[in-house]
Amino acid sequence: MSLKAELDCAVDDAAQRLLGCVLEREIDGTAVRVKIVETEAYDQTDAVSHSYKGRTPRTDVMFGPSGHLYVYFTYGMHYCCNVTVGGSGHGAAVLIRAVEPLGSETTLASRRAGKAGVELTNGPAKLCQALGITKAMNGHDLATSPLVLVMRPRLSKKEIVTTTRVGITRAKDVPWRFYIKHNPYVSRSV
DNA sequence: AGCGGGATTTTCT
DNA sequence: GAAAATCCCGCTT
Repeated sequence: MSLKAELDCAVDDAAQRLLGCVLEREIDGTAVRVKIVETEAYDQTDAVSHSYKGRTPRTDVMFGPSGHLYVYFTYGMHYCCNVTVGGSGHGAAVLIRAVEPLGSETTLASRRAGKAGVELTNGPAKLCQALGITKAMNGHDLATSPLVLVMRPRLSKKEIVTTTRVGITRAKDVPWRFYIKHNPYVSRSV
């Protein structure tokens, strides 16, 4: 099954499917692999989503095909990355909030001055910095190099914690944040 | 361990 | 002109 087809579903379902999946990043000739451990869903019907107000130059990628990278810039200094889901014409994406390095920690640390261990990738802007993801990669097809998303068998409900999203002011009570239970790289456990 | 503020620019009103 | 899907540092307990 293609990456695109697997993510062509409801945004909260896609967010849970992405847990445990692997991102393969090629940086300066080195292959770096990380596992997704925390996600949040954002849909066009959702008051806090960037796509809520319709298709604009900024949110164009969210309305495109599933399985692409949506990168946004915020707080004047940080990038955060999302995987588009829900299919063409539907403005939805899943924010990658935390990942777990699968080796290659020295390569990740080289972009995270003074940081080590879980501090390398336990937050949405941190992992973008560690993986070298910037606005230049907005719209990138995640089936292709230098950043590839590899799907994995979906986790059982027992392995997933469901809770509310972080850092938002509206729709605070929507339970669209998901993370792998007991994983040390999760940005903030309940 | 927890709280508070500053950084800094894109985006939409 | 204000808010923003955040992070880091310094100060207090």
